[in-house]
Amino acid sequence: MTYAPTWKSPVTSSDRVLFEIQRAIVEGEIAAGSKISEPELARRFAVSRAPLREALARLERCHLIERTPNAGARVVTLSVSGLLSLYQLREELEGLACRLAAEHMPQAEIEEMQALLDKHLQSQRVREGESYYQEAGDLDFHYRIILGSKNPYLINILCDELYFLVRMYRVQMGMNGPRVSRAFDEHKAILQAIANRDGELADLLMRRHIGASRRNIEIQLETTRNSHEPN
Amino acid sequence: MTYAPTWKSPVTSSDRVLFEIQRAIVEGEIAAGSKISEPELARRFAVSRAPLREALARLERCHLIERTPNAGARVVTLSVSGLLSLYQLREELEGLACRLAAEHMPQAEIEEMQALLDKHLQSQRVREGESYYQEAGDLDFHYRIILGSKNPYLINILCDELYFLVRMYRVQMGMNGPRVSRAFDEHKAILQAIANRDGELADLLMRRHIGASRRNIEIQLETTRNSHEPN
DNA sequence: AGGCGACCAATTGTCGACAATGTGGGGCGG
DNA sequence: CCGCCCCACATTGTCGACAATTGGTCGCCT
Repeated sequence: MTYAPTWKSPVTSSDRVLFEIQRAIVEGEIAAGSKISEPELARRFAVSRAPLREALARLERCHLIERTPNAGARVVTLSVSGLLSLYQLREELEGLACRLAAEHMPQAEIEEMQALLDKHLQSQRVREGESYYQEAGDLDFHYRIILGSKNPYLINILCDELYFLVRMYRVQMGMNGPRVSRAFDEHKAILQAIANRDGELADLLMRRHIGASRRNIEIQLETTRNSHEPN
Repeated sequence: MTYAPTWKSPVTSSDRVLFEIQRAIVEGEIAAGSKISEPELARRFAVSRAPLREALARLERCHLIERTPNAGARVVTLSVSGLLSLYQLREELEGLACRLAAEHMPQAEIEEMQALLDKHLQSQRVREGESYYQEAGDLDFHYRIILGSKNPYLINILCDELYFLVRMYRVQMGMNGPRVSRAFDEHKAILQAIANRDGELADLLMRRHIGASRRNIEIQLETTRNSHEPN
């Protein structure tokens, strides 16, 4: 069985369009909840509707759009209940990923991640509060642990199907200050547990880590929703 | 957010083709590991390649085929490691589903399921050893609990993406005798725990249930693989 | 005036043909 | 004789046009 290695290089024009739209939706360039027009997007990306529809099918797969037959597609709308459901799953799945990573992750990869964390910590210290790079670093951290689980289905679900939705919540809600520094410590602790091959502990810490992240976004989402002009 | 209710009625010809191929693959009519020929299948189901390709995209989504760009698609091959990865996930996800169902499932649905279980038990007593209906009944049981979780992402993953792969393993490996009667008792116990709103217990019981099922298939798979003619 | 039904424009689903890419076989050279 | 390269074939990816379905709008009837 192949690892479904989450290929990133666009080999076909459908891939290229997919990546462009993914980015556009995640960053809010295409507004959440808005209707998707196939002819318009086809013109915008200078492709026929055939590869575009292939891309839309894959966008549906990662829950960025919702299609109803004969009626078209809409970009998902972010909601508190959706966030809750998503993070419930993440707690469970990434917890499992930690347990498996503690079992299967090669020593070399673990050490590489430790070096990576140190690098993130340094670049974080340099420009305080710059949240975007933290964002990328955080997701990279989770990404690697998931890959370390060596479970192809788990990898596929988390890295291909839920990854972009998580990014969408985080980018559009915006990561704010005090949580960022804590996150580093939590990452460090999780990785240490994995290095010690203590899957149970890594699992527990990861669940708490994700739970804390959820509460953070939840607050953000409720406040921006109450003040009816987000941002 | 919509519940992604796993619509079953083929509204478009792409749907129809999808269901046909799903059934054919699950039941082994299209051999595991064999190459998929788009022109051939298009002729066989009397449709153009456009809806066929849409169907193939969705088949990839439920892990029944694996596509590589510019090279075509192959039906998945069943393997012990694949089974293990799949059931690792199921234990975790359906465990979660039990906890959530214990919390969210309406009393009416629980009672309906209890009645359903009794009915299965009766029809099971009538024709002993008839495993096919048990198959359907078992999957229906799991199906309903998952729906009871009310978590749309969880529902989507288990009912839309992993469901058919699980069926494929079970159908092609064949469910055998002694396990069947135990499964009923386990179902009964799980449902009772949910009725008592004891999510923790339901979680634990479901994990054991799935674990037992996995070992059962695992043995089956290894024996049929060693005797090089898998009947 | 309000609700209901039929038209109409726009969008999605489907088709057949063309272009690009991968694959296997035959020929050539070592 | 074996291995490599090139070419022709088959398959996949893409395109533009046609058919089917939806949602909205206008007119009509009660």
